[in-house]
This record gives sequence, structure tokens and C-alpha cells, in this order.
Amino acid sequence: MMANIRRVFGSFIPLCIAMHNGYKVSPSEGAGKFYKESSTRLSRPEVMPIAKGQLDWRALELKWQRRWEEARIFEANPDPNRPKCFVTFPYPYMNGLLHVGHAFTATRVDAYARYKRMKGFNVLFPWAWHWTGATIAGQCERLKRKDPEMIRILTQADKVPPEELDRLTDPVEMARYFTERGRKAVRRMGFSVDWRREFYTTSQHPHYNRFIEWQYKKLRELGCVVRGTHPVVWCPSCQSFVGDHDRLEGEGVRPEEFTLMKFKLAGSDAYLVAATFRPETIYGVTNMWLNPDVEYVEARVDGETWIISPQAAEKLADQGRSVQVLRSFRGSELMGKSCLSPIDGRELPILPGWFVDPDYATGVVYSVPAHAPYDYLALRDLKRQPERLAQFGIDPAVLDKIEPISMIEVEGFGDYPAIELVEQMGVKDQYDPKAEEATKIIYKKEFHEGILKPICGPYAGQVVRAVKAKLIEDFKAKGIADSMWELPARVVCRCGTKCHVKLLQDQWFLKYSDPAWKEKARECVERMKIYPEAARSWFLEVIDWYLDWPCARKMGLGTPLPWDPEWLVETLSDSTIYMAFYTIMRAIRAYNIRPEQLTEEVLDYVFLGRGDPGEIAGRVGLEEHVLREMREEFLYWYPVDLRNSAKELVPNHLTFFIFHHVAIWPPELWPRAVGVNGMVMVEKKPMSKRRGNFVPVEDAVELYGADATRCALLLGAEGMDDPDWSDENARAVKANLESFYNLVLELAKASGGEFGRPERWLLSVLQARIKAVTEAMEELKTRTALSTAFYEVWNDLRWYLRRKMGKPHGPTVRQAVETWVKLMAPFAPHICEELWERLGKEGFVSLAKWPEPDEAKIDLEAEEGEELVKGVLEDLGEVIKVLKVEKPRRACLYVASSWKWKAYLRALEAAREGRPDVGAIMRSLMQDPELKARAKEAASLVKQLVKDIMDISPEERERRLKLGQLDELAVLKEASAFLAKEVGAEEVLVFREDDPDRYDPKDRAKLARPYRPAIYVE
RNA sequence: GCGGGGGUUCCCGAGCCAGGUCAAAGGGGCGGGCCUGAGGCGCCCGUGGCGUAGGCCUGCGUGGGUUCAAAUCCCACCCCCCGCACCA
Repeated sequence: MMANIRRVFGSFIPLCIAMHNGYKVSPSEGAGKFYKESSTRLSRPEVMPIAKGQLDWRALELKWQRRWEEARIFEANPDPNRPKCFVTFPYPYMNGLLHVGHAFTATRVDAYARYKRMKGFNVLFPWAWHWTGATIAGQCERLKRKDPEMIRILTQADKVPPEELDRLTDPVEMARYFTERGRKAVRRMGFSVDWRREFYTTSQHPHYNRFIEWQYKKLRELGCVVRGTHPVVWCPSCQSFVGDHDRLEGEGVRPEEFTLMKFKLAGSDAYLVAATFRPETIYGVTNMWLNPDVEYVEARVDGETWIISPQAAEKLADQGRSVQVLRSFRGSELMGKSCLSPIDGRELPILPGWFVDPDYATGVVYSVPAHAPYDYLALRDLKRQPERLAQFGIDPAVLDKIEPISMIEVEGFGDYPAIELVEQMGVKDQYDPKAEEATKIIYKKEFHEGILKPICGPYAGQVVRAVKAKLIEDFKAKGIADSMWELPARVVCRCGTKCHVKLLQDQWFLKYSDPAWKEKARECVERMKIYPEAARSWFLEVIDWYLDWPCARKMGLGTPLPWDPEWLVETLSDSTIYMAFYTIMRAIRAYNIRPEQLTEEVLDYVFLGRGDPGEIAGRVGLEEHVLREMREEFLYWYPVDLRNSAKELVPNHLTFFIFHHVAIWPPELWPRAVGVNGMVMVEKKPMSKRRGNFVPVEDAVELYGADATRCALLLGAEGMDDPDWSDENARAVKANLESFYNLVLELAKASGGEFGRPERWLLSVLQARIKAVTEAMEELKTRTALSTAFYEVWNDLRWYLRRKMGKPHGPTVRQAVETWVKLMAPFAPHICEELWERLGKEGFVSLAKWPEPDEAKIDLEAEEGEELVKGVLEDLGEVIKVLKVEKPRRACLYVASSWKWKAYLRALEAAREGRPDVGAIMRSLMQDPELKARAKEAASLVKQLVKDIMDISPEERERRLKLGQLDELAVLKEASAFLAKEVGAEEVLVFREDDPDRYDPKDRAKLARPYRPAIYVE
């Protein structure tokens, strides 16, 4: 028996060290053989030693991982008698090692899986590997070229031994290599995975390949896959598109679509084709700008003659236009001529504009001086330097005829916003950088708030933003407008060539723009659970925003499109419904089904229930029952109950996942829930291989063990917040887990003791903890759940043990500790298994029944009693501190008399209706003769009581009201020895305030209030 | 720029939706005490300021506002993180 509280916490570990000194654990010896000899002092030979005051985590974790595997407890088979729960983690991409970010997301899934399993669900948590895409192939290329950065990343971040590098130049080898290491890491984390269903993607896995072929046949049948063209950033020298990572300049720059307005050149069939983002301003056009110093061409473009820059002609040719350059000339040639406004045929002079860049869009710009700063500036510059006009033989008088035309109304400006702003900002001329700034301001303002004036015909009175798309469509229909793609900023390829936009022909697209498809996806989002709820609007936003997605590429690894095999399904498009494949992977292995047996009709039957299983089975040489079993297994596990990922996947993978499910399956098979979490930071910075703060799972596990890694990650954050991984924190969590382990073992030895209020209190608060952890897990709030299960329960026990001064009640403590271990099992499964075994429990804690809160154990009197003791202890401490006495000789407590309690309870009642009114309470109290006799005293008391009451939570008020008068005298008398010990007093005396025999030299008793006994310290 | 999420006491983080329970949970770190042969572990106390009786003052990105009362509600501003398309 423990002699006192200090011994409970202070001495047992050294004792354990003494007991086990000399036992050295060799990890290679495996489960059950960790010691040189069987411990004679521990009753069970297989339990873990505590080596050097610390656990041998590695040996302990390997032991339980092996036992789980041997017992095959995570292999989930359909069982109609149990509710199922199918949870998934997006298979990781195998271009490198798994890192703590993967571990974080997967640990959340695993903790949820383990929780649900303990709740009695038949839980399936499968795992697979993503090989699809060009990234791995790209890495191999870089490796072949001996790119030093690539070698550095592979050898340092991914810790590939240099001698392996040669082998990894083959993409399949690289994928396989990282898959092997990844699998080891996943196992070491103790994830409760059913490995029978493991696979990897691409044509390298013929079964999966069949599945993707089937999926795309279905999508095509449904009209979800269509052919079309697509703009990409293109390098004319490399003849290939240029992704963000292949650029020297222009990261993040994407193609944008310009509107082209066609102005007929007066007395000619040719059009001056001006490019703009603001076609609505056509109503305010006053003249045309060409750069007189650069070259232009006249070209046949789709049967029309266009005047544009030669660069533009080249770009248009890459955008699916038929382009034939007829002649080339300098811009100066057209100066002083005129063209016609496409809207109303007004004649517009063509003037020299040196700001016009032939490299940008068409090199032709129309002028709207009222609303475009550059246009106003260029006109102003010409007026100031009429000689520059004369140089082209233009009569400067032409400028006098140009009046700005106001066509957009915008608050805070008059008729000519561009002019006002230019003057206000003091922009010098068209070469002043401030011109750009002014342009941005006007554009933004007019786009969002601008209203078109009556001059704008059918669009008058409308907001620019609202009408723009319609206007473009109308102009195109009338044949006065066209469009072209252009990059809003310079992009330079790795090879040094300037890029432009190319429109790729005959691409295969997933038609995410389809309104009917979007609608179904929205419906799915609306009906599913989303953790955290804040992510829901994000999904809806993304679905709304999606355009068609090019779903196939010609490079890298993947599954060829069945009807056009030179195209491979790209990586985000072959990972959308594969969770269904997990459901049949078990049978494929068990029955040794060959890939060619997974025909379209077989999979139609399995996943869609189409056709006659007997006939189909016969045709492919399978037993009918096998086919039926696969169908049943699919229907058993589907739909997906939870898919959890990091938030970066919301706008892509998770949304695809939703789109494809709603396309292929009826609503009852749509996903039930998605979880989204933050991205792991390492020492507060985003993890990056290049930056060198990349933390592989294998390293974390090696240093801290699986349980500590899991807990440190889960304690980091929940919701969409980003958790931070730091060594300091991981170390601290590991130490906490070790203390948890030692404390549980020590407490399990407790025997004897008495059952009283502290025991009732402990069991009562434990029920609240169980409830809180359970509720948090249901919402996937893993941080709240773990922190409650771990720290809050610990604090409860801490108080209890302190309160019992080292004499805990064996059975109660044991019960508490068993519950504690169960609550911790989803998070720190290895150490909990070990404890479970050491506690002498049968079976795996992983399969133990999750605790349920027991209403019968909830004990208001005990909880309020302990609250009182805590409060008194705190107040005593405060008083002693202020008095600056080292060791008080004696402390006296005086509990409130019953008339005060009457007033207190009345005040509590009054507080139910909001802020209590002192007057009203008094009036009602005065009905009672006992109180009426003390009216004066009562009045000041009630004021104080109302203050007290408003200082506690409404729930607490309700509890106290429900409980009624607490027998404070009994509670405190029972606790007096404890209080005396805590404050270091010789004795603590407790009296009723109206006890005539009380010891009360300073006459303090009258200050007593309910839950606040009066105190006298000497 | 657009969309999403945030800014809380030394650090991480709860609280904010449903205003008073909040000097503000929990953890970490740090300081002191106890325990120990010593260390680690554990336990207790402290960790904005003041205080010779359980209390008072200041305080939750910045600036306003609503209210008897605001970390919590409203407005404006500043700052940080994530995603933005052929890429996993």
C-alpha cells in the first residue's frame, strides 16, 4: 500500500528501474522475448520491462503490431449482423517518402476507425498507393540527367542510399521503392489497416487498370467525358506545355481570354482587331491606337482580313485559327487614317500610341479616354507635343474633335473617372508607372460598382460585372467581336523561350461545367456530413466555379483511355471512385481472379447490379457465387462513411470524388461524410524538401515512437487549422505518455481504501469525460477528444489522489484506470494494449467495448461537495498568501446558516430568468418570517449572493438549484484533515456560523455565504 | 485579384456561432517548493500588475460603434496561412 500521496507520484518509477535493471531489450528478438530472463517479480512474463526509467517504445510497438497482424483483427469481412463503417485516406503519391503531414491525416482516420471499432462497428480501413502521373517520370528524368537538386532531395530528404539511385531512374522502380518504404512506415504507425486490399495504380496493376477502364467507359456513356480544346501555356521551342515548375519566369500565370473588337478600316475590307478585357467600353470609344514604330501584318484569319501584330498572328495560329500573313508594314503607315466603330459606325481616327506593346494581345488598342487612364494620357501627350502628330502628317486639329465619351457611372467620380484620377494622382504621361496603377484602380472600381449609362443601349442601367458575359456573347453573335487567349504576364520556359497560349485540340475532358452534374454534386454536399462544417461552403463554391477538366495526358504513368489508348487518365482523374475497388480487392486475391476476368459486364454487375450474374460468370469463367459475393461485398461496404484529407485537396481531389460518385451511383451510395484538416507545419514553416524541414514518418517513429508521434500530431490542431510539428513538443508528449503508462500501472496496484464522496466524485466526473470524448470523436474533433481523454482525465485522477492523501479506493481507481486506457486506445493504441494486458484484461483493447456514460454514476452532491472543497482550498491559499504567514497554526471555517441558503436558492431561481432583480428577491423573501426578522442583514446578503451567482455558469446554477442545500458542514468536516495538510496547518476546524460554541475570536462567522464559508486563520 | 481559414496572455491552443460564467480551459516552456544519494520522472505553487482576508486594476490584431455589460455582436482597416486548373 502506498503510504502517502508523495509516494504515489514520487517513488514508483525508481522502484521499477530497480526491478528491471539489467534487462536489455533487443528489438530483433520480437514479441514476448524481450528479456534475458523472465522477470521473477512481475507476475506475467510477457509484459514489458521499463528499461532505464523509460519504455522501450520500439519493442513494445512492434510487439503489438505483430500481435494484431497475427490475430488479423483489422481484416474486415462483410458481416450483415454488424453495422459497418468504411473509412478512407486518399492514397499517397509515391514520388517520395511519407511525411508527418500524411501521418497527421491518416492518424485522424485511424483514430476514428479505432473508435468506431470499439463502438461495435465492423470497420474497414484500407490502404493503397498512387503512382499515376508525370511527376515520378519527371523525377526520373532529372535523376538521369544527374540534376544535383534532384539527387540532393532524393538522398537527403527522402533518404535514398546513393547506391540505389541508379535503379530509380525507372519510374516504376521509383514508385515501387517508395511504396515499400511507405508500407513499412504505415505499419510502424500502427494504423489499423486491412492489408489484403492493398494495391497501387496505373497499368502496372492490371486489376486496377481494368477498374479505371470500366470507370471511364461508364463516364463516357453518361456523357461526362467529352472532347474539346483547351488553352495551355506553351513553349514554341520545346513544343510542349510549360507547368509552373518548368518556368524561369511567370510562376502562377495562367491564360486569360481577351475579347477582340473588330474595327473596319475605312475604305477597306480589313479589320483593325483590338484586344480588350473591357469590351463594354466600346460605347465610349473615340479613336484607335497603333504603335507607329513597330511592325504590323495584314493576315487572313479564318477568312477575314485582320490587321494585328505579327506576334499576334503567330499566337492565333496556335489557337486553332487558320492564319495566313498577306503583308507586313509599319504602324506609321496607318497614322491619320480612320476606322469605324463596330457598334454605330462612327469614324474614328487612328493615332500613334507608343505605349502599345505588339507582344501583348493583338498590338491594337482602341481608346476610351473617359474610362481608361492610358488612353487619356496618350491623347494629352499628343496635345502637348503636336509636332509628334505632324511627323505623321496629321493635323493636330483632329485632337480637338476628340471628346471623351462618358459611359459608365461610378460612385465617387464624375463623368470621366479616368481623367479625374489621372489628374488627382498627378500622372505625368503614358510612360509614368503610375498610369498602370491608375488603370488598376479604375478597372476594379468600374467592374464591381460601375453602372452602364443610357448610351450603352440594351445594357444601360446594368452593373458591369453582371452584364459583361452576356455582352461578349452578343457581340460575338453579331460578328463584331472575337476572342483570343493571352498570358497576363511574361512567362519564360526553362529553355529561355518566351511562352504563349496554345489551344490544344481534341483533348478529353470531364465535363464539370455541366449544370446538371454540378447540381447533383451540390446535392451530395448538402446531404453529407462535413467536418468541420466550415468546409461546406468551400465545396459549394468550388463546385460552382469548376470548368471542364482535361482528364488525360500523354506522359507519365497511368491507365490508357480504353477508346483512345494514346491518352492516359491523369492523376486527379483516376483517383475518384477507387474506394469501390477496395471492396472487391479482397475477393480478387482470395479467388485469384485474373485481370481479364474483370470485364465490363462483370464490373457492371458488381458495381451497378446490371445483368444476370450466372450468365456473366459463365462467360468469364468465374463461379457465380464469387460474382455474387463481390456484389454483396460492394453493397455491404458502400457508401464510404468517411473520407478525410488535408484541406489542400478540397478544391481538387475531394471535389472530384464527389462529382464522380454522383455521376456513377444513385444517392444511397453517395459518400456520407468528408473530413478536412490543416497542413502540418514543421517548426512553424510549411514543410518542404527543398527548405530542408521535411520530416518523414519513418524518422518521427524512430525518434519518438508511433504513439507519441500520433498523439503529438493530433494534439496539434483540429478543424482546418495547421498543426505544428516540433521536436520539443514530440519529446514532451512522449514523456507524458510514459508517465501515463507508469501511473496506470501504479494505480492498478491500489487496494483497500474506503468508498466515499471523493470516489463518487471521481466516477461522476469520469462519466462527463466519456461523454465529451465520445461527442468529440463523432465530430472528428480529434484534438479535443485526445486532450480530454488524456489531460482532463489525468487531472481528475490527480485531484482524486491528492484528495485521498495516498489512500485511494482500489476498486474505484481500477475502474477509472480501465476506462482511461480505453479512452486513450484510439490515439495511443500500442501502449494501451500493453496496459490492457498488464491490467490482466482479456483480449485486445482495440476490440474492447467503448465506455458509455452511466447516468447512475452521475452524482451532483459529490460534484458540488468537491467544488466546495476546491473553492475553500483556493480561498485558504489566497488568505494565507495575503497574510504572508508561512505556516498557519489553525484555520477555522464557518458554514452559512440555513436562512442564507433559503436566500441563495431563491436567488438561483431568479437567475433562471436572466439577470436577477435584488428588489424582487427581497420582496419574495420577506414573506418568510425567519428572513423578515433579519431584513437588514438579508438585504446586503442578497446583493452579494446575486454577484456570486452571476459569477458561475448557467449550467452550474441549474445544478446547484437542483441539488438544493448542500450539507457543507459534513463535507468540510470530512475534508478537514485534507485541508489542514494542504495548507500546512495543525488543524482545520469547521463550525456552523450560528453554532454558539464555535471558536470565533475575530467574529468572522457572520461573513459566511453558501459555497463560500467564512474563514478565520491564525 | 478571387475563394476558404485565421490573428487570444512566453509558446501551442480553448473560448467567439447562442454577449455576462473570462485574467480567460488544457498542454508546453520557465521559476520556486517537495520527493530523490543525484539526475530524470512525479506531486504542489507561481508565471499581466497591485494587494496585511478570499479582493481590485489593466487586458484577447488596430481603430470606431451597439449594449447596463464585448475576446464574444456591427463597421472599417492591417497582418498571416491555404487553394486557384492539367499539377500531386
